[in-house]
Amino acid sequence: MSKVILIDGHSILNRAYYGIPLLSNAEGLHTNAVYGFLNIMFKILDEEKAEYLAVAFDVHAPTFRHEMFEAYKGTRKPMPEELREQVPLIKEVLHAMQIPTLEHAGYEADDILGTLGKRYEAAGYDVSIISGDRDLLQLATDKVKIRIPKTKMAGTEIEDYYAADVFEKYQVTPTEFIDMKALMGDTSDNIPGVPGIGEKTASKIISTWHSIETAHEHVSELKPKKASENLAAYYEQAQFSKVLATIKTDCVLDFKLEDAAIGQMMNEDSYSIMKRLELKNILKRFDGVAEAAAVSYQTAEVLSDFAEAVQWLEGISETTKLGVCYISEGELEGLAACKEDRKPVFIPASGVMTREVLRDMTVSAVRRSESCCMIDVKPQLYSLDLMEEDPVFDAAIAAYLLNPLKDSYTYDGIAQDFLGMTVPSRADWLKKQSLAEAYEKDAENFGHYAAYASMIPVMAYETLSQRLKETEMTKLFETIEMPLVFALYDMEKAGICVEKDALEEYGSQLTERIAELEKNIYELAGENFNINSPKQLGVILFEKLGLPFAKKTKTGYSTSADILEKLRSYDPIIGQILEYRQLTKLKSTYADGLAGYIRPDDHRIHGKFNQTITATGRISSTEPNLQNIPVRMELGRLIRKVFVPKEGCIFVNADYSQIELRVLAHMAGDEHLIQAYKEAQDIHRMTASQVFHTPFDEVTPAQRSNAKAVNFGIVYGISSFGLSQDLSITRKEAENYIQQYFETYPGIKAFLERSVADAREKGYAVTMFGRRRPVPELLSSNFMQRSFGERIAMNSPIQGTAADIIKIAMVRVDRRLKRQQMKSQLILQIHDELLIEATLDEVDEVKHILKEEMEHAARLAVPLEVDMHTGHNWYELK
DNA sequence: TTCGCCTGCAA
DNA sequence: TATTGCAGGCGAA
Repeated sequence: MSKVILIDGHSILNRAYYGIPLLSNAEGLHTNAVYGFLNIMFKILDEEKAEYLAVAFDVHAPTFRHEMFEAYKGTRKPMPEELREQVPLIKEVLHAMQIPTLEHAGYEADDILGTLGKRYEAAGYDVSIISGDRDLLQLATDKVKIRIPKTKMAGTEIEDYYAADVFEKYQVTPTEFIDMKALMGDTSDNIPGVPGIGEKTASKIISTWHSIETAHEHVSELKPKKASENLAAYYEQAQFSKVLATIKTDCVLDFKLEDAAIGQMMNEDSYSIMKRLELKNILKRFDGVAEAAAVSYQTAEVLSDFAEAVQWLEGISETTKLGVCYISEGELEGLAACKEDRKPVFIPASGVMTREVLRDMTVSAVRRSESCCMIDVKPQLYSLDLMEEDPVFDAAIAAYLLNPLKDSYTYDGIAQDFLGMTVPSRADWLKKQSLAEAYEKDAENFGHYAAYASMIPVMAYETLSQRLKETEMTKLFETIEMPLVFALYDMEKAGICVEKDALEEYGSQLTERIAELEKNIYELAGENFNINSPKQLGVILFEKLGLPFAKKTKTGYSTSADILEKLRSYDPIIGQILEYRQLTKLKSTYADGLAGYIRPDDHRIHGKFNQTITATGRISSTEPNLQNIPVRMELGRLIRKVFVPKEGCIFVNADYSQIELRVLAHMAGDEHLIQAYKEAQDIHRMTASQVFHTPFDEVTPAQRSNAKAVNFGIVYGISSFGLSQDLSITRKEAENYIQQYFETYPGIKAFLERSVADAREKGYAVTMFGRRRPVPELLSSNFMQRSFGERIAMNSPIQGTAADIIKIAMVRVDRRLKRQQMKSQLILQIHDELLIEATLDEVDEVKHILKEEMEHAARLAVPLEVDMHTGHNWYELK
């Protein structure tokens, strides 16, 4: 027996939306409902061997029901924006999967489902109708099954109803179910029904009399009395409700079943869309189907012959646009490259073509070319000695500027976003093999990878340049971001020297004290447990010891430091736990963590500085993170003693004084704040004085500290709740502070409001140097999301402009150190601070350069001040 | 093994 | 329910 599956599109999408937490892809498109819909659909397809599948949707046009009854569906809440945007997405996905979507002006999806269900049942098919809506139960027969999925993240359970099941559950037949509804009414569709009759009474009445008409004939016999009276009074309304509730099964539909025949759902088109939506679990279903379906993928021609390789490279002239991916991984080294002809080649370094020769030839080829587009230039500089002035274009950085919210900028993503091409990723080609392994054992896939890794950059170059131009970010790209690549490379290559023995000593001291604390804690708790497990710790503190708990997290009790701090006086164990936490953090993350990154050959840590991570334009630091080395607590700060300059050198650091607040004063053009900066050394004291109407010299430490908190809050996109949390005051008091602040600095208030309005209008926030950050959250219908968007819109221009400024300074500092052929090296950037390892003879010049370049990186309405220090280790720089 | 969550470090 | 990050440990899948 052939089977037909019919899906109630909006109903299932709705179920999925509310059953699954909001997900979104890198573009900020929400995808949870699409994901949930597909999961339900696949579950059903896996269960039922169906031949035909179609999905019905409602249209945004009045139906005959609206014409009958103006208020029909009048009480229905509007669809949230996050769901609405997914309606076209699911249709797009279904279309790609060659599944027909049915919609018809004047009919609801229910009517389409009812009509088709009846039609195909009559033609001898088994029919399954999938909906989240119980109204559809009236369509159940022996052959037509109504399936109602219950969506959960863990999995989907489905309730099935044939006619008999409806009867079992409601004691009425499917047809009688309509009459039941006519009595009960339906608030979601605004079907009035009869007042005072709910599900129970309706079920009883209809199971006895089988229809509202018969029930009405016996209205005086009805029980309870209220139902009897109301049915008499509202019979007309009940009849009317019955018509509204009846699903049409005789719609005129021009639809051929052949069009719903299930074909190759997992095809290239659907793969492409799901990849764009980042539906990872669903992508698993493709299993190489897409690859198999593909006719032919490009592959790189391997030029092992020296003469051939040279000939190819010599073909590069000042009119050549190149795409390059220089590979140097493990044993393998070679050049994957492509000209505009899209005939990629791979030139391995082997035999006569030594690494040195290949590198030199590659560099000179790049220099000869008109442009050389690469993805992620920085790591390739270890092999290719390219310089700032060479015609190099980093596509990853361009793509980052155009959308800084993505979590990676690999060639496949760039192909997708800027060329509209879906191409297999590195992992798709190589699976888990290293490049060297693949080159040896899987030449075919290696060839594909080399082809796309070099071809995509050259293909994307024009588009990316054009888009930068359109978005007015060309200057930002060319004068800040591209030069910065080289400054960051210099920093990574230089690294920072760490005294391994001192670090180990520090670690073992921690270990001793940790052991003591551990012993104490177990004694106080009366048992051994894992102190590092918030779950176990919560049980001990709040159940066994019965301490009052303030807050719960999603998964249990909160045991965070600020909660524990408030419990300190309840039990001596709390103090011990807090100290234990602090020490184990220092031990694992810093003592042990850092030790693992010290390179034995030069005793230095060469961390990475990432240029395409943050949403605001800041740089991030990884492997290890050198931007969060402890400084606030003395014990933690001691770690800084193990970071030392090399022989003959000294550390010089320079940090901007309150750069973000100064940027704010400038961008807002607030005369009072600008004036405050021109007059006072101590801006927080000055703010306190002005906000609290207190003479400058009489500001109390508490007032100053509150003013400081407000200053911080303003930069972060203030909310009264946030400030109240930070200062442990009531929201009312926090509101008061903010109001006072805005009265003192009206220009700031106006600026922040303007920032939000601009971002809402344009869809993105902008820095002084034109860097953009999309803020899709501003359009959300969810209050929390929207408020978050507002804070982003206030903070991003400030944080981002500060990031722009220090990037400019870094580029200029690094450039001067190089041009003046100095031996001193820029080695760290910590957001508002630069650290240089200076040779003793260059200290004065280094200080001069740092001060000059940092203070003059941008011209603001307030001075950019820099504090400078020198030291024999990082600890001393204070 | 992978991934989400909690926690805590920095600007 | 304050902005931006990174990482370690736990514990479920």
